[in-house]
Amino acid sequence: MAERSLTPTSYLVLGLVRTLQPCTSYDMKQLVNVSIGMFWSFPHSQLYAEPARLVDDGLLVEDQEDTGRRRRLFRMTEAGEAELDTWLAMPAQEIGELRDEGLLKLFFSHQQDAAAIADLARAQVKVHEDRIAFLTKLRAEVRDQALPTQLATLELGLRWDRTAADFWAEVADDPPA
Amino acid sequence: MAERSLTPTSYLVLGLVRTLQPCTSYDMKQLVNVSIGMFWSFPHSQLYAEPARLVDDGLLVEDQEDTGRRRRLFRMTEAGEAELDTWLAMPAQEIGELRDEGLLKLFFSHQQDAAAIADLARAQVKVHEDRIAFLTKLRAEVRDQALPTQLATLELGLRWDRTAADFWAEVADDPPA
DNA sequence: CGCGCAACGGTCCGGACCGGATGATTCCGT
DNA sequence: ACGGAATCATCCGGTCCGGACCGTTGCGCG
Repeated sequence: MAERSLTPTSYLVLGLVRTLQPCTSYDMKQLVNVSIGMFWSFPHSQLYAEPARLVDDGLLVEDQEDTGRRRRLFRMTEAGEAELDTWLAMPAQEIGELRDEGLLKLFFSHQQDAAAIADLARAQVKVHEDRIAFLTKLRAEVRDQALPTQLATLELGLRWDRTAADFWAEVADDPPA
Repeated sequence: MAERSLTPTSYLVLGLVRTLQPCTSYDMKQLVNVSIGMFWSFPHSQLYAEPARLVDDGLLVEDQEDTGRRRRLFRMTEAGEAELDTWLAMPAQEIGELRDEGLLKLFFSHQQDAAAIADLARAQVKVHEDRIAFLTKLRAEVRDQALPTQLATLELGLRWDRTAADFWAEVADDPPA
């Protein structure tokens, strides 16, 4: 119980296990891929490494099957439940990030001519509108299985794409400098 | 010239050097901290490690002063200019990410009661409104030194915070089940 | 003048992270 | 009963991370 400080990945895993338990890392990966992973990518290797650390911390327990596939099934401990609830009740401390390659390109697009900037902007409009279409379809598909708070995260994602698409459309119409 | 594939960090450094050259890693850090780093955090160690790799790749050159502080000054090569321009002209390939701790909390907030969700939402409103205030002030300060495309990235950041603040305000008023 | 402190410029390092490659087991359709 | 897809997992070299630490230079102030 080395008192390491937990990362967002730690809480992701705790949250996933509480939702899915008992579950394997593979199960977590599946859920992530069609939900929160749309907006914040967590590499699969972390979904194997992090639970092991959480077991060390006493926040999860692992049952390894001793026959056949020897799957590793994780469940919460009471300490894990408490840790997760504490985190949920605490205001977010890190400031959010907007990791968008288009944003980076725009930042360095002075010296490009207006036509090049407009091209970039039009490409970004397409990226975001494609995503809006995809997410809208996804939402329709999961509407009745997903929990309301999960749908809410999807909604925020959609609004981001809408905001970005609108912004880039303006840039395409009237490129800066 | 091992033909490694360049990452967003690589292009960040190329872009920074083109803007600031000749410049040190420290100079890059300063600019990042008050601009793109507001939305996409790049750890300082990368601003020291990555230029060295780019020198290996032939995309930058380094002049190390041989007196006094022995600063390491970087400049573009023609290959570096070409690489940067090629990237700028190419549509973004990775999908953007929205790394927001509040989003993660919301995703796992089923089982919490409505009051707890409303608390989270109110805290998030404050986070985003504080940032709006900060960025607005920053924009006013840099308005005449910054390049138009750089101001445009700031504008997109502001719109994201506006969108998020509005979203969380709605959640606070009407928490999802 | 010269003292001290802030800003400058950088290095180091252990651990975490990343993601592609790989491999083994089980399930399912035909 | 066989082959392919899905399930479940490990490995590994390279990269990333960020805090700790250190010497240098410039500048304000007594």
